[in-house]
Amino acid sequence: MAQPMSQAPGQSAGTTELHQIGEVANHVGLSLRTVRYYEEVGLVQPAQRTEGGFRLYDEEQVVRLELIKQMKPLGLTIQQMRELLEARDTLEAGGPDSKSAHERLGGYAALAEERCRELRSSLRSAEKLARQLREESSTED
Amino acid sequence: MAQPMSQAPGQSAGTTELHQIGEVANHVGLSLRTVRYYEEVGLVQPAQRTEGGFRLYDEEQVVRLELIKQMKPLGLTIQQMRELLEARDTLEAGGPDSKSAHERLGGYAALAEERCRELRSSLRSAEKLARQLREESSTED
DNA sequence: TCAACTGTTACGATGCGTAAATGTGC
DNA sequence: AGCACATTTACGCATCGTAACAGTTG
Repeated sequence: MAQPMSQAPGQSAGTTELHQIGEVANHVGLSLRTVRYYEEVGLVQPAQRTEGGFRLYDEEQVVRLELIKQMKPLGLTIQQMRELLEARDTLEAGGPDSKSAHERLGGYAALAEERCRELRSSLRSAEKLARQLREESSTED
Repeated sequence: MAQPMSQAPGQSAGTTELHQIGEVANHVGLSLRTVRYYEEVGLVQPAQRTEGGFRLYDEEQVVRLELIKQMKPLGLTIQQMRELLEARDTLEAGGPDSKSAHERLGGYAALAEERCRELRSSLRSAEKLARQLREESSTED
């Protein structure tokens, strides 16, 4: 999971390795449809395309997709994910907008923590229901 | 949460108390739209209606709605929720179909436990991301 | 009669699944 | 020439949100 993607044959080390969508989707654990959808809504653009139109991704995009996948349990909307990614990009770039990007990231951190609380609450509720069902399904009345 | 709904004035104890949709939705923590939707798809039918068409629910329906709300974090489809509720009803009725109802409930118990595991996994992932965001948002690079 | 509540109908958004028909890479 | 992989387009589904407009209750 933390290991780099297998290198395509015929690529020398040091160059940026490019991967097709299937390879990437499989690696990250998303469907092709989902990866394309994320592109459609502006979350992840492939690094390039082949002459014939095949999407080609490099490591940066893969990391981005992994991040997005991590965000999913938080229940963020695409809009929010896009903003979050943009804020990170801005920080990465280190330009004059770094400050506001910091603030926005902080906001999302708070949101994430809030969602975590909700998730914990949901989990407790689900566990309770699971116990209840198990009991009902094995009890004679 | 475990306490009964406030009793409408003018109702003597012992009779089945009836409540309008707003009261019920508010009590259970669902939107009016959602309660109506659940009716539309056959999950919960109001006990009766007023002359003018207002939905009236009794305690049984309220319990049903609470159960449904508990199921939500499990990510069950409406179909599955319906089946689960039917199985419970069948058990409650205590007819000759009790056995298969038991089995189906057992299946849903297993499903619920599986979902709990997934939820826990999601939670861990979310917590990891939250920590990461918090760190990035407060760190100077 | 008025405020607060409720009714139905219908269109919209989200996040993909899934299929169809076709093209690309090797 | 073949086989796995990819492309676009498009319709469908689930789960409600959100009007819009009208009727009901007390």
